[in-house]
Amino acid sequence: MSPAVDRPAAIRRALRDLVAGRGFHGASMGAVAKEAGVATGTAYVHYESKDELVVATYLEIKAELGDAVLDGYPADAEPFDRWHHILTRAYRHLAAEPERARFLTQLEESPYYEEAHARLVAAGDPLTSIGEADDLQALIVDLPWEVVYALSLGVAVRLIAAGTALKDEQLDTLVTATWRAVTKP
Amino acid sequence: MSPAVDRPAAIRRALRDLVAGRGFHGASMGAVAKEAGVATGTAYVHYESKDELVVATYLEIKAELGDAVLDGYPADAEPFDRWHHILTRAYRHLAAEPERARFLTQLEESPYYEEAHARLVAAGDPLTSIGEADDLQALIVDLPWEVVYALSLGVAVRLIAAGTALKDEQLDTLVTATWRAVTKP
DNA sequence: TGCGGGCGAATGAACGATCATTCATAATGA
DNA sequence: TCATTATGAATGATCGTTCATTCGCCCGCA
Repeated sequence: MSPAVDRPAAIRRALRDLVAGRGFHGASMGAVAKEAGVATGTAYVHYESKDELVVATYLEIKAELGDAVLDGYPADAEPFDRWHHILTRAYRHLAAEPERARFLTQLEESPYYEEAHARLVAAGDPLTSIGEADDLQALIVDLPWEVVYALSLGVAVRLIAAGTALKDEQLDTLVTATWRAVTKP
Repeated sequence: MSPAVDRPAAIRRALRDLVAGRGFHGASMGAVAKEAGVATGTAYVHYESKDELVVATYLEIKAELGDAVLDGYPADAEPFDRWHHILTRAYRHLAAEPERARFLTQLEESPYYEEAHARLVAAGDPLTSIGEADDLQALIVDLPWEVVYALSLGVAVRLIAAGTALKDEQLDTLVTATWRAVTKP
């Protein structure tokens, strides 16, 4: 039977929300435990260290994002339609709960990032492989993959983290803008 | 006459380099003083607090960036040529000393950012006003200014901070990609 | 049904390290 | 000489982490 409350999940969520709201500065293990409604030591029952907790929270957020994007993914559609699907789904998923985007941008600039990202790659990130389709790559400008990411999904994550709200129409404008940016003229 | 060594400048540079290399976590006032070759207390002779030092360092970096972009700015040229000038100059200036870009990305996600940015706006940022020319605005997509920034200069800063090196040809590809992104089809 | 033994989960005070900041004192240079 | 600048040990707060102790629950046995 599952327990009445999932404490590890409560602790991950507390970390996410505290980091999203006040950065890693404001997310001491004491504060995280308090936010989760448990004692300080309880976090260490479930996670070996703060590093482990941070990595687990990151992997959960990335997995949820991957699921949201893969759900209903039109694998056989035209490249632009697939691009549109990925960016729109990712944006809506993150915008629905901006704490996720804010946690990601905070983590990216923190000392935890290197290990966390290495573990994601080791576990296999679905979002990475989705962009590697040949017919899509053939249309993309001749720039390193990081640049293409920065011009598209990276922008979306950052805008949500910064609190910029876009209407459906503006989101569409943004998606087509990124498509113009990353495809050959 | 100016003293043999400009200690405030050495302290700002030490903060910049330490933050760029290890984030604010690794930039304690003790470590900053040591890096600058002075005693801990000396930093407090020139800056009232760590906050003040951070703000001063930010304003200096932004001022240098503004100077680099404004130098030789072709105010009467076509919008695309002006856009090209801004992005190319900004990229080259930051890439020549990536610590500047890394300091900026670190600061943006830190608790210091709000105050630092408010002070920049209060002082008047030249880079902001340069983008407000009417003939340029008329060509730009109907999206908030933050989105346009995120799609262009924001991407450049982030790529440099992440250590992505671009050849001249690739930089040109990036600049035209951002132009396609931000202008109406 | 009632009981007690066992065990993982939960607790929070305590620890050593490190942080930003202060200040009594010394050095500098005009 | 005297005002300014530099020093670095000391201070109190806060951090991540530990650990002796308690709690809550399920099991076999009577």
